[in-house]
Formats: sequence, C-alpha cells, structure tokens
Amino acid sequence: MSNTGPIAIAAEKEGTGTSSSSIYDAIRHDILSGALEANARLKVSELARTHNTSTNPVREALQQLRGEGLVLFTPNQGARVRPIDMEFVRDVAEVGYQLEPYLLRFFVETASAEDIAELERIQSEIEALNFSDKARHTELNHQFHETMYDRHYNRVAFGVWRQHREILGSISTRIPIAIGRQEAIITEHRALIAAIKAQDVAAAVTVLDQHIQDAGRHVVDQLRIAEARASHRRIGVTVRPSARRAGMHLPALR
Amino acid sequence: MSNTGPIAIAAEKEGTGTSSSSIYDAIRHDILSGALEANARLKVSELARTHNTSTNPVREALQQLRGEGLVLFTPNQGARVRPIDMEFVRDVAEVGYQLEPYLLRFFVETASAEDIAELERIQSEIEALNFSDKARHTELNHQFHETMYDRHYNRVAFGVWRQHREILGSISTRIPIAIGRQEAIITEHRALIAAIKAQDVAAAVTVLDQHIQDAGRHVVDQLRIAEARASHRRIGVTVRPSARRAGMHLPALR
DNA sequence: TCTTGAAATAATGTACGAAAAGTTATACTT
DNA sequence: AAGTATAACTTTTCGTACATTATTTCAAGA
Repeated sequence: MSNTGPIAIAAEKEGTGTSSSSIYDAIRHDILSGALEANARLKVSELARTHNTSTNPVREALQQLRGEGLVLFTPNQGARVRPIDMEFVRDVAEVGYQLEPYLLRFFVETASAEDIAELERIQSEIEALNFSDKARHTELNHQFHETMYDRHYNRVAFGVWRQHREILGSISTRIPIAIGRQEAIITEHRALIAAIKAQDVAAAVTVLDQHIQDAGRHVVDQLRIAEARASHRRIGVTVRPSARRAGMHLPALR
Repeated sequence: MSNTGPIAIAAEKEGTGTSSSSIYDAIRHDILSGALEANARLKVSELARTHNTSTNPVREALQQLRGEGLVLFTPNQGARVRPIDMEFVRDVAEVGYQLEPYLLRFFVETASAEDIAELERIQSEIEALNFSDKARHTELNHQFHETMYDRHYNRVAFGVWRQHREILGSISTRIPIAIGRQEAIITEHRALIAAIKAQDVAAAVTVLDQHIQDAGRHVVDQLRIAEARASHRRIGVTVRPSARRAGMHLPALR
C-alpha cells in the first residue's frame, strides 16, 4: 500500500541537550526554509559530514522527521524531502480552517485584558512594519495567531495547528504578498480584535473564517503563479523520476 | 521549554520492506494495544533482544514514533510510552469533532451507489455481530467511518483523522460499551446512511455531530470510571516519579 | 538500441566505546 | 544507632566505526 503523509500533531520546542536533537532542528529548518528543495535526496553520510557528526544521529533525526511527515522514505533508497506542493498546501490549509474557529472560540470566551493587550501590541507592530520585511511579518503574523491559541486547553489541537502553521509559514516567506492582501490582513486583524473585545464569539469566528480562507486562497494563487512560471522555464530539481512521480501527487509516506 | 505531544498528521500503511519498519509496527502495535503500559520505559537493548535485532533499528523506530507523538524522549534517559490519559483522549476526540463533518460533507456530495452499498454491508455486519466481539466491533466501526473518509481528496485531513482514530480505537477495545450506547450506535449509523442516501448534507452532519460527541463522551466517562477504580485500588505502573509527573498532565514531548 | 553484468554508491544492520544517569553500598555526622 | 551524604558500581543512552546488502550507474556486447 502507499501511504499519505503524517504530520505530527504538534509540539512545543525543547532544550536540545543531545546532539541528534540539534541536527534534527537543522534539517527541519532547512526543509521548511526551502534550503533543501522538494524531493531532494537526504543522504545520511552527506548530512553527517556537513553537520560534523556521524551517521547515527542523522538517521535518527530523519526517522523523527519521517514520523512528522516532513521526510519520505523508500525502502533501500533512503529519505527525501517531502514536496510541499499546491495540493499539500491546500490540504494543510483546509485542516486549519476546521481547527482555528474551534481554537479561537475558547480564546474569545476566556481572554484576559492582558491577552488582548498583547494582541494589540503585536498588531501595532505588524502595522508599523507595513510588510517591509516579509520574514518578520510572517513571524509576527504567526505570533498574532499563536497568542490566541496557545491558551487553549487542547494541546493536541494546538499542536496540529502549530505544525501546519509552520509548513504554511515556510512557503509564505517565499511568495510575494499582494497589495490588496496586505490591506485586507490589517483590516481583518482589527476586526478580529474588535470582536474579541466585544466578547462576540460569532462575529470573531466569522471574521476569522474570512481571514484564513483569504490567506489560504492567496497562498494557493501565488503558488499557482510560481508553478506556472517554473514549468514554463522548464527548470526542475534534479530528481529521480520515481521520486518525482511519487512526490507530485501526494506521495507515499513512511 | 517543555513541549506538547505531536501526533503525526496521518499515514496510510506501507509494505514493510526493511526490518526497521516491522519493528516500528511491532512497537507501535504494542503501545496502541496496551501491551506496553503508559509511561513504560522503552529500553533499546531490551527491545532489540526481544525482537531479535540490533539496537539501531530499534532506535530509529523509536525516533519515528517520537515524531508521531506516541513516544516521549528525555535526553540521556531514553524513551517511554506516551500515556494516553483522559485529557489526551478528550483532546484527540475534539480534534476529531472538527474534522469529521468536513470529511463527511465531501462524501455525501460524491458518494457512489457502490460506496453506499459498502457502507450498508459494514453496518449489517456490525448489527449481526451485535457487540459480541469488542475488538471486531471496533474494527468494523473504524471501517464504517474510513469508508466515508478515505475517498476524500484531502489526504492530510484524512491522515490526521486516521491517526487519531487509531489512538481512540486502541483504548475503546479496552473499555466496556454500555448497553444504551450500543443501541445508539446502531440507530445513529442507520440515520447517517439514510441522510447520505437522501444527499442531505445538513442532516448527515447533524447526525454525525451527535454520533461522535456521544462516542467521545462515552469513552471519557468509561475512562473516568476506570481511573477512579485504579486510584482506589492503588495499583500503579512502576514508573519513575519524574515520568509520572510529566505524563499525567500532558507531558513534555520530543 | 536494448540487454547484461560488474563496479560504485548508499542504505541497512551489527558491534563497540564513551559519557551520563541511576543504583547500591559504605562511611560519616548528629 | 539512624539517617544522610558520598563514592563505587551498574545500567543505559548516545556517538563512532565497520560489515553487509541492495540499488544505481555505466560500459561492453549482442
């Protein structure tokens, strides 16, 4: 049987301690940042060399990433980077649609004055930045949402959301933000804060629905543009045919 | 920082091929079946011996399970089984509430006659079995839902659902099904099939909401009973205090 | 051009050593 | 003499090196 990609439910970070943890972080970062391209092969000896360690820590890091769904394995062929293609992004985003209202609801009902103040602080920083630094914007946007959801009692839901968010975040730093989208983000965030202040759950959820739908659509649109351009140029990561075949239509996992 | 538990988004199964895959399956099965108790320590050399292999495959299997959130690591102390306590079950179940209606909607809109026939076949088998074999019932119940969701285009959502389902299934085989619940399951499934036949999305979702809410509540109730009994008897897995502390209130992960 | 097979490359499994944590026993203090 | 602290010992994890097995590559021959 073929398999679809798991993505870990979530997880907060942890102090590294062991060296295999740090190599895990490194590889993970390289995947999400795009330094390692989609379907790129992950050779253990190569990674061990570049990270100044031996093969075992690398192998274990890769297995962990496999468990999270970021890395795909084929028996006797090793690991490769899970391609984050349009379908995958769409799927991840849609899971977010289902979870975010649930997470938000609790926040609206339980938010303290400090929580809201924190939200406004982040929002003002976003507005001050005014999209001049995309990476920083993505980070602030992440903080904005995380502030609301981190308080939730359901750590599993928060974890799933968070992990998906990281994936989406990893590509949103690589695509442009349209002007129209920029304005919308500001207004939507403001509307959200207003609804939260008013303790209006229904309104908040409505705004959020709009917000994440738009955000998702925007990412997919931009990806479509990028993909069209790429296929036009006929560029292409050097990938074994088998990997490309598997990767492009939501691949075998594990 | 401490971390919360990831659980892989999902995954279909795969042909084993390598032997580390099979040991992964074995350990995973032992965790979900309850053969390995909550917080039980997972010593690599021990596991390697019992499974007739060396330490490396075991270590890699454990890392993969860590990525999925089923196994917890503490630096220089190794791995232990993630405790599946009440909060965890509740959290996992609630994530299910958010995803199942979404998955179902697509099925209602696109189900073929064969799909529905398959559903009815499973349902009749469930009714014929009439809860005489709990394990088999759980399996059939799983099939019932999987039949509906497996067709969904969103493999990520399906994967998350599936993984959570496995966790819930692992404990539902260990708790009794109350009589009232048995009848409700039958009626709810029938109502669901009827709504699907009528192409009535709203009705189907309503029934499903009821169904999974009830199921979740039932599991939590039964767990509460079991837990109360356990604490009364003062039994207790022999666990290091640190592990117990961490495990009982949604533990550090990774 | 297609097949075939041998060399190279890389994944998978085994064995070992070093470092850290846990455990037990002994000595010391009150 | 009892309890605590400290030191020796054991266990287990974590990292390195090596052996084996599978796959890919590439060249020679049909």
